[in-house]
Amino acid sequence: MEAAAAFGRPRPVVKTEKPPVRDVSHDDDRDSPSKQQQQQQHLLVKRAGNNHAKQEHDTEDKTSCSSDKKDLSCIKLQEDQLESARAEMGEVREENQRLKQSLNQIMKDYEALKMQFLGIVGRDSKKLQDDDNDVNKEQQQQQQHDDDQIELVSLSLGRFPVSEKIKKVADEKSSMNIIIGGGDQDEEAACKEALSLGLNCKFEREESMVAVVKEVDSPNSFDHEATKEEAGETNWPSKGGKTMRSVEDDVTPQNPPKRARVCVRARCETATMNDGCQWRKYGQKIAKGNPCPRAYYRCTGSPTCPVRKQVQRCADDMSILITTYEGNHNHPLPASANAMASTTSAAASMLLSGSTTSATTAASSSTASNTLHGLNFYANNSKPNFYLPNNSSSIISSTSPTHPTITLDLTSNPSSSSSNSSTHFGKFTSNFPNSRYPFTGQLDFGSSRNNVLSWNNGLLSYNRNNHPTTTTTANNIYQNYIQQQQRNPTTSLQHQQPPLPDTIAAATKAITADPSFQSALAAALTSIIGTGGASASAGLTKSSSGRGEQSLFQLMTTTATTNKGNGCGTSFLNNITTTTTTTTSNSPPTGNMVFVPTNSKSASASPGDHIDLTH
DNA sequence: CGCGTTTGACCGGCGC
DNA sequence: GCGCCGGTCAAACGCG
Ligand SMILES: [Zn+2]
Repeated sequence: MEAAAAFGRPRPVVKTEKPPVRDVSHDDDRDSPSKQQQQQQHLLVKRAGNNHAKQEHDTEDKTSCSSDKKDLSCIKLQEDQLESARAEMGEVREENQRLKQSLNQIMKDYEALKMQFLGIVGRDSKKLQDDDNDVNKEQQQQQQHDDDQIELVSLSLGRFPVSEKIKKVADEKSSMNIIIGGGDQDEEAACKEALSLGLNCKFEREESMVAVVKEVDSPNSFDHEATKEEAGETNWPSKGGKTMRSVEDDVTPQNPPKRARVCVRARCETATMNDGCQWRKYGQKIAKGNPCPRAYYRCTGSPTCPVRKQVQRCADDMSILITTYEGNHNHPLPASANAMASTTSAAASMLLSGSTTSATTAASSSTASNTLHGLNFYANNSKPNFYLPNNSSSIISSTSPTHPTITLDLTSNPSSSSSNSSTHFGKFTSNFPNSRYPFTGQLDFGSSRNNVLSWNNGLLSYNRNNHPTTTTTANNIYQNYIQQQQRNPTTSLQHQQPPLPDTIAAATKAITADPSFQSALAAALTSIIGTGGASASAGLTKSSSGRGEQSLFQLMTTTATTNKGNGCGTSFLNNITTTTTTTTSNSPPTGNMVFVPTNSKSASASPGDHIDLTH
């Protein structure tokens, strides 16, 4: 089944990107035309009114209005009509104006998105770091000139426009990883590297684009699921469809690394973390070295959805549920699912970014931007960054030698926080199995050990092993966190005020200074990850389904994309206030990282159930 | 009857 | 080449 579907997949890329947006605009256009028509009609009426004295008069004469009195009354009547018509016209005009404005707004948004995308692509390929503005300008121009090309890529998704898009773009193809070249060198060197790498990236991106584009393709209409599904996804690189993947292989035969994985460790009493997705169990195995069976799940959101996850209890600590996600969804997700999905993809991006990082090393430099698989984060000085200290040496043994894996460790182990062994709270670990690049980094949110996690001027530093200044997307988390707090209901970007670096920095400091921040952050992540509504619910709005999750990453993405260069900072700034406050209020205490089973369904069959859970 | 889980078989990768 | 192992498939089964 899948195989067949997969085969059908490799088709030419169709320009789908822009259409959606255009459709939108078209619709607006249509609307406006209609308005205009109305106006015209009104005008006609008006004219008629003007002429009434003559023509209508005549007609009236012909009919029955022979008397002057009647004539006068008729005239008055008509005048009234005229006035009303005018008034109507005025209204229509206003409406028209409004429509125009909205259209403009849409177009702006669209442009912004475009720019973002271009920025991503452009950076990957051209690596223009010198001047973002220039880049943006270029992008703009490019956009306008070769809409076609761009259109392919940049589009706006319906409800989760930016995020979805980005997610898709960032998408799988862990192949990116390849990039990790040297560590941090001179920026120039980095740039050069970036160039080659960038090409690589672009290539891959294009690949994924094929799939992505289509999905994205029908942005506003999720009803087009069928289409998407068809477009499906470049199936699983790894095993499932060995034979299937024709195109991909062709394009990037080298593409050695398998899909990036995101491993989430969390204390979860329930069988499975409820991430909002629908999963179907397709296998279970007893992994070597772990008494607990490992369950394999597949996303059923779409028949062709490549996303899979493995759920396994930690051998050491049964209370810890290790969920490993692989792939990205090729279908619209419920908000709750989005959270996890975007988290996953973002984390994956992060992982990948680790490689990209080297090229992007400039991050340390002011306006550099991190381009992760499509996630484009602008790192301004003003913007908070996550940095991991060099000493983040604790490596999570590469349990997954075959896949690049990033581990998000949300297990809270208050008592053992100082121990360097098993469980750190909110540890973020990326693991690059490839012997070549033993990329292993950790972001430790949990332990308050300052030596491990250092906040510098509101910047959390994340460094790859042996590579001092590389910045990864760890900041995503941070941003997400922040933006989650924000919880901007409409994905539209209304925050476009220019950011005030100082303010931001200050705010950042304030936030970071807050001891609760770390726990809050972890909590936020936790909430994102699972628990659907229940735990996360605190102050969050809920979706109809009752799961009120919202993806931090998505949010972040959205705003980030929206506000070009500084946008991030802006949105960030906007949220800061709320952030700190919300932080404490919304987030459960560090210790209580318990995942509440919100969805009975998900509880269905995870290994844990049988083992230590009786729910 | 449809859907999801269970479970043994099967397959490919990898190390010896 | 062989065996181990992770991962997947798919028939059988159970449930609503
Ligand atoms: Zn899915």
